[in-house]
Amino acid sequence: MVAITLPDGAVRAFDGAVTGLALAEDISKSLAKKAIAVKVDGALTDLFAPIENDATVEIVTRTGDDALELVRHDAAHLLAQAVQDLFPGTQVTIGPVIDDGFYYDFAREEPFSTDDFARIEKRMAELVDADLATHKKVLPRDDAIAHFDDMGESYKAELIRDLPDTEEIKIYYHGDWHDLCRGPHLPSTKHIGKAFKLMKLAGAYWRGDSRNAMLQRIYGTAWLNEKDLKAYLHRLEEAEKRDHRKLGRELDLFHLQEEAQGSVFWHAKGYVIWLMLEAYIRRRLAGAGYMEVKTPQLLDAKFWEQSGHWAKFRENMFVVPDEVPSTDDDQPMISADAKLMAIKPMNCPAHVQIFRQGVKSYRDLPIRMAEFGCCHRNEAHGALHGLMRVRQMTQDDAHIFCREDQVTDEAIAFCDLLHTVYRDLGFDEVAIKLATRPELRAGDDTVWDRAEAGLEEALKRADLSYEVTPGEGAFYGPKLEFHLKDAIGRSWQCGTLQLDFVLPERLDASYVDEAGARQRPVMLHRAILGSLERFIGILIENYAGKMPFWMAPTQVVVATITSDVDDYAHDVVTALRARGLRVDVDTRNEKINYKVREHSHQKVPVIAVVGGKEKEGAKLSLRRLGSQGQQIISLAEALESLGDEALPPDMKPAPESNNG
RNA sequence: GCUGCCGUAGCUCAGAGGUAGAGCACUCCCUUGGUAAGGGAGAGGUCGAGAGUUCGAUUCUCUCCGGCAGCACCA
Repeated sequence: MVAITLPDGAVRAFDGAVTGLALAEDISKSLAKKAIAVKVDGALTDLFAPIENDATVEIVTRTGDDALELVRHDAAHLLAQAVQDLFPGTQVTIGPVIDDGFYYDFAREEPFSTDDFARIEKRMAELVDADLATHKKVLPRDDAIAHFDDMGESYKAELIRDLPDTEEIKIYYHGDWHDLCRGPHLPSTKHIGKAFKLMKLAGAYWRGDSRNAMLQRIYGTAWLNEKDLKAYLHRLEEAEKRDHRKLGRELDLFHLQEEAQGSVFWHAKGYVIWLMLEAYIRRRLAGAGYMEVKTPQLLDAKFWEQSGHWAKFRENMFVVPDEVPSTDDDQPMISADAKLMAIKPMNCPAHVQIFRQGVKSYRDLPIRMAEFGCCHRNEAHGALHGLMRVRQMTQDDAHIFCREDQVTDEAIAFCDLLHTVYRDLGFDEVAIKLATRPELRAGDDTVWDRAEAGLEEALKRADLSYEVTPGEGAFYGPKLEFHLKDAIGRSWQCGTLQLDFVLPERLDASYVDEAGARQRPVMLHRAILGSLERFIGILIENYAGKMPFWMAPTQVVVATITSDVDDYAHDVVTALRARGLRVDVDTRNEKINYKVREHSHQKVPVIAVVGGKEKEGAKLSLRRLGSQGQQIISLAEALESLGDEALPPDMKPAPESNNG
């Protein structure tokens, strides 16, 4: 007897094992038609798999996230099948589901071209029409390896070899085509539907390791219906318009050029955003008990040897000889034994130098030392990406020197601070990762136990949800990573909190404890924004260029209707500027429609239109970005309300305040 | 750094083995107009750089540089 409990609590009994399909048929014919899989005690399972024991079972139909996951997974198989049909000799490797779709990695000598996509999609559609039934075979491990080796599928054979002994080797068939797969799958190819599209082509290393062969990855998207697919493609198009590189040019915020690859030319407007953001963070840090410092850009190489960066980070550092270059053409410009210096890639060693000046007492701790530190890293060329990944960056960096028993409190305070900052800046969705001890690490395990527990405790006490990424920590300690997403959904690490037990030792930082003995402080490396460059990139995309009033490069444009009111317009500008607002005036000989259009494109939050009527009554006609309506108010009122509105979130009066 | 694609005016893009075109932006003239494009004229390009093939290359080939997407690396 097998007793199946349905979601509504009803129980159905069967003589023996029953498949999901039989169960669905037992409930109703129409349900059986719609069924695509089952959830047995919460685990998604093939419709045709027998359920052997008593269980709670839910019939999965073509709605919801489970269905989408199945469709995408099957679409990945479908892609592989189509590719192998069309390009014999291509080896399959892996093809997982990802956000919004799937990909499949292939091994083939010839490169694919995006021109092949139409053919592949056509073949995929044919396979859907063919309605190939899915079935599953479980093979003994050695047979499976031999089978794939015989087929010339060496990657698959390698995967099986590396599967743990306990793992069942499952082969899924769609018609004759088959793939090693954990499953589950839809009952047949028909159920995939045709709301899929191949999106892009890229290289990807086998098993994510750059020492391995590079495979060809084809990305696709798949949805439950055509409408969802169209909506997704439309969403993507809209998101691309928010690209900070595009907006940076259109809104005259910044630019990049070859001669200073990866280093940003901030234009006046973009630099306003920078200055506002920096001032905001500076106030928040001061309020949280940080002191701000400034340290040298160039430091002797031997200093970096001592810190360990020379060994670990050398290839990312810019090294500069400390001598006058020779102007003699017969001599090398730089002598072979030139003393070397390096431009700092991080601020931490320099902060330790400040800490080391004088004798520190346990009473001095914690010391929270902040710097808007300008760092240079020679990044791999392929990594550079607009403001998100640059070679010159300014971190809102700080190092907290404290006793080990202060770590958790400091971590909690940091998480709270970060949380309120992100909220102020418009980010509610932050993906937090707790990166734990890597294989190669310094320090013994009891210290790591305490460190990881301290960070975890801080997250819990700050009421933040997070994901643990095992083995991703730095060699010197575990870390928290705070990730934000850009317009098209790419995730970028911004904030970070890293525990460090190594650097204080290497650079000989110490304090005197209660008993008069020398102790090593723990160092917390932390940044809220990460780098101003990256964070501003994310901000621009998040706001689609429509910056909040307090950060907007130009807050108000005073636009005249006729030249008769130019004098009044200038008076208005003077008054608004005196109130601290960033104001431009537009007295050009253009129609008001044209001016409104242009400044709206420039995403100026408020256009103050002045004509004869406004001049007459000392008024302004305010038009808000994104709305058609106008608000006619007196200049005095406008000064008051716009002035208040321009206050940064941390300076706004009580009700709106996020930081108490 | 790796794989693939791309590089024509400030921007978005056409074009073709015989030394270049559109729209927008820009400059000038006319227009003083009440909330997302008023009209006219003009200027603007070593076709990413170098080499090769060719009578002739911006177009074909190669190398380099840069950009884009992804991978790897990372704030």
